[in-house]
Amino acid sequence: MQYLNELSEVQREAVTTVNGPALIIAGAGSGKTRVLTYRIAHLLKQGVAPWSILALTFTNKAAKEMKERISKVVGEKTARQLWMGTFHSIFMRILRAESDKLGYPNTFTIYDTSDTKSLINSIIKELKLDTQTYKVNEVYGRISSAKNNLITPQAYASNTQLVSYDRQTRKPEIAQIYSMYMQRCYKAAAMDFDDLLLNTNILFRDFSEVLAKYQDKFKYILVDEYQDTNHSQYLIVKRLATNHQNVCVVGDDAQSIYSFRGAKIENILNFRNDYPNYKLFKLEQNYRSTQAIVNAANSVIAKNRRQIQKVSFSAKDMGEKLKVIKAYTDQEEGFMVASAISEIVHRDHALHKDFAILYRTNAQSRIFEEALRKRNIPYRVYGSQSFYQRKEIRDTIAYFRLMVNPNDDEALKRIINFPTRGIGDTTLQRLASTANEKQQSIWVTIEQLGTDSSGLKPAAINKVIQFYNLLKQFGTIAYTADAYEAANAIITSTGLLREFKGDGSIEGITRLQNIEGLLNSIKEFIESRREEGETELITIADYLENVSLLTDADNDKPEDKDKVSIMTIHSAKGLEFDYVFLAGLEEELFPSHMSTGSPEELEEERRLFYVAITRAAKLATISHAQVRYKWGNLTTSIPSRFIAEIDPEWIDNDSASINQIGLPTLHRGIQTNPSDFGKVATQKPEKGMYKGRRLSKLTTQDTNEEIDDTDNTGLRSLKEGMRVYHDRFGKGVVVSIEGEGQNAKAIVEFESAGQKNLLLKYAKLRILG
DNA sequence: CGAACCGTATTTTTT
DNA sequence: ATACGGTTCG
Repeated sequence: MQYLNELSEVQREAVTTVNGPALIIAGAGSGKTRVLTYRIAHLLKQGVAPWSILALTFTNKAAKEMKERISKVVGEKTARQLWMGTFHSIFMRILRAESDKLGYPNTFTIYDTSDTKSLINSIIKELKLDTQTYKVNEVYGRISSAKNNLITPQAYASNTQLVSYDRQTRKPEIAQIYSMYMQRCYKAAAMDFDDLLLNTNILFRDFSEVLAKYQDKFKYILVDEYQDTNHSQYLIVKRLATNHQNVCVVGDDAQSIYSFRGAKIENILNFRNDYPNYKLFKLEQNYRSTQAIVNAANSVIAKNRRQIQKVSFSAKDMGEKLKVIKAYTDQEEGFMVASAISEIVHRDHALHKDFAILYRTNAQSRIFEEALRKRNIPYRVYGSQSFYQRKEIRDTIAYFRLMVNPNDDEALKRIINFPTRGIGDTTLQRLASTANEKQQSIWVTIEQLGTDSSGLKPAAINKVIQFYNLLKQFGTIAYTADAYEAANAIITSTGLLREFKGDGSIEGITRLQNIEGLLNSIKEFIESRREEGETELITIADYLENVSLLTDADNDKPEDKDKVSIMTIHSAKGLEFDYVFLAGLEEELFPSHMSTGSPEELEEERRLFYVAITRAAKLATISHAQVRYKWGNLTTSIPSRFIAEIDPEWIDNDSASINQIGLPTLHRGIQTNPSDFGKVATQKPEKGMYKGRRLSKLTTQDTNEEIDDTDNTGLRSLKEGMRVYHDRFGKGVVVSIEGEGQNAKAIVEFESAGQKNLLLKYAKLRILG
């Protein structure tokens, strides 16, 4: 029991008090993961069977990390047998085992968000509804939140509140869309993310013997990030815990940041009502961050009304105060952050992996990528545009999906004409509408083309049959060959490989590399299963099961070991870094303009800010820009209210001048009226100016004549005193030119920006008159 | 049917 | 800025 000595008193109690319901309120950096892992290790040491422990997390990453840490205490073999994973992956596993009860095959497909949206979209069109009124994202949101509250289509249609809301917002057909969407998913043997939880609830509700089996099986249940559970998840846990009542939930109301997808902070606040004989443990000491950081974070979160009272404190040194970087433009923000990273690496001998750049929206990532690349700082972006979202990967996986589940209509629609085989939209529409009429999948409809032509001409039928036969020939290989072999066969003989290769362009090469990456990941998957002791054939179906719930954050490569992490604050939850840069602290951006409507939304933004600050162990640096590109236009921003909410005592005054915060004026000597500036700077450039991706094509304003730019610097024709236009900074005058060829720099003074010494080597600009 | 062109919406966060 | 959907033309 040596590990118990590594714990504080309250941590140790939380670890060893294993029987009965327990609520662990765990402030940021309070050793929550440590408590959870040791609690599980402790159970195992006491002889509890690993397969009777259910541990639920929100991300695969958290599950993986915990598993690794437990392995170190109890050995890998035991740790492997734990039921530990995300809500979605665990209950997918259970649903696959019990799928027949719900009328699904165990090979059911998981529709990800884009499958879901595309299906909803086609239903909206089919119903001939106005796509302006019925926006996919909104409809999806309504459906998703209905599911997360366990409201079935029938219940939706008879729920007066929902129906009248839809009527008020002039979208009375949402109930109908929801109902059709469910039918289509069922017919395609597909479940979306929400279905995995909803159907688990239905399974447990309608099949008491199944529920009893799992209630009995899971003697100990642990839930991480309990403040972020939605109603559906809450109910699953409640149902499973009924018998043994050994349910331990860990969370921090101050870090609840997922209400937009149905998370209910009430779940953690009401735990006491569900389990009256619960024990409460408060982990209040922050072992991660310096006092300055903890105090700064506390001073902000104190502005929230709704919260469980607790004292979060640090026993570490005071540490460095928070720094605030004021940048002129978003680009400059990137530059300054990159410089600061270099400086700290030098000053503290820090490693790149000790740094993170966090922001509110994914769109902000590019600026930092560019800035870090220019400085040769290694980085890794964790983003929504994940590997698995790339077109070539999705296309390939669509083939896999169809092998395993031919009824997967979304996969079929995706590839029936990719690579192009002469099956156009008309043909597909006819097939789809026949399929819908007969309440069956497109695949089955194709099989019946002999008896029902669906109004297709013989030529079209011929092409469709060819496609059918092509896939049919892989039908067996999906089950007789291992995943890697099958994947290889599919990629080559469907012509996918040839298609991706394209003309050997840069894009073609990247696509091929991505496909190669996919194949490698399949190989790795097989190997890791083998290591786990799997002796059976590992098929493409097994791989798909695993891949459908993976995100970008889940495939860490060894070469990513020492890189700066760039990600949204949401994906940074649960992580820690010595040095955190928190970017884009501007009104409308953070807090997001979508979230300033109600106090509740604003409080969630504030919690998000709290999460961001508390990721830092040694130093938190906040940055904001005065001018930023948004939707391709320059916009001016004022610093975020959150900066002003930090107790000034914890901000480094040398780095900030917060006296101007909140004022709608631009800083640092800009004399022009911000709205004028925006106008000048965002004038639409002449057509043709942007042709091509490179920023080197220059034209004169009057004649639109191209300027010789063979050295690619865009500078050859520039002369001192020449007036130039640059869409980012407006009009300016070339002050001087330094260097030649590739190394040339033009120093341009801009009239409207009042900013000198801007380096224009990479700028888009044109010459005025 | 498919490539090329044009106009418009998009950007809050994720399993 | 760009990605996507819709339209047009070959």
